[in-house]
Amino acid sequence: MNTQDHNLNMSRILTEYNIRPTTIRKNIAGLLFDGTDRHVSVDDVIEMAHAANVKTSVASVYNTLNRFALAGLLRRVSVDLGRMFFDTNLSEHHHFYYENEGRLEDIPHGLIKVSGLPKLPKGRAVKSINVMVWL
Amino acid sequence: MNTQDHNLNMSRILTEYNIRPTTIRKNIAGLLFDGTDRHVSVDDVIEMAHAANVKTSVASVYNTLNRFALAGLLRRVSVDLGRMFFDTNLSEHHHFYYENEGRLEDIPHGLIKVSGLPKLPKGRAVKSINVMVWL
DNA sequence: TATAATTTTAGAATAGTTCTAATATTCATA
DNA sequence: TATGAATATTAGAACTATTCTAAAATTATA
Ligand SMILES: [Mn+2]
Ligand SMILES: [Mn+2]
Ligand SMILES: [Zn+2]
Ligand SMILES: [Zn+2]
Repeated sequence: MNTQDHNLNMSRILTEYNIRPTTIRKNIAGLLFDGTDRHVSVDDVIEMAHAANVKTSVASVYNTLNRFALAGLLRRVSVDLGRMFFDTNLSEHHHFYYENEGRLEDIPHGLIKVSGLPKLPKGRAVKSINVMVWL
Repeated sequence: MNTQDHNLNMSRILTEYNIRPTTIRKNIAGLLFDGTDRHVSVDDVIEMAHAANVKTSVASVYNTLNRFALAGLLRRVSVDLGRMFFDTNLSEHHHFYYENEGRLEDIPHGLIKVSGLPKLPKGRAVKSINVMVWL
């Protein structure tokens, strides 16, 4: 897929998720959504943008990633104190956390099963279940 | 159990865990280890200390809780960005997280079962498995 | 094109946590 | 019990990830 097609593709995705396809949004989306599963921090994205000659600001990266997450285009994954990860893998899955490296890795969907969930307090519903395996 | 016995008890526990039983450590331990399962933030402990007329400092609460956690007398639980919880329940268990209230609740030991863990990369061992159920 | 709505941005502000280094406490030994 | 070395406590500074502010730029609409 050439650059122009890729750009159009990003536009389509953003529009689909009700996000205005502005220049920096398309650029950041272009860095993240290439079909691979990523777990990026804000700093990662800033570095990726720099490496790709995408001119933007720290505030815009925060704004963009938070907006993507709110729209359901990224998933927030918080492990330890300090920094948030944004996950491009939207399927239901869990994570290995390599503590020394500060790195997340997907555990493929369907492998891990959680059973034995107790009855919930009345009026409560499960929003999500997150399993983190520390290595 | 009277105050003096409780104090002696805290001394014993701290000594058992190779932590010098100093005054503020015994005081903070006394606030936390009363047999109930707690999930406290640093701010919680500062408030508890204040309410109990235990004079200390922010730095000391951080030092003390971190020391306790390192010694295995508390368990660190990080949920969302922002603040760390310290868990007095040392048994293997998982958590409900009440997102709106910012509150943790134990899921009793043995209820939840995690199965289907994939083979680990060579030379890696599981340090811990944490299940967080968001409500 | 003109106008309104939204986004981008630099830098300030915020907040949880750690660091610094001076003072105080604890503990082993005399 | 007194002495001194090791360790702990503390106020405030520093650090860092994130959010906020508000002015300038971009984008959508008429
Ligand atoms: Mn990274
Ligand atoms: Mn609380
Ligand atoms: Zn993932
Ligand atoms: Zn717990």
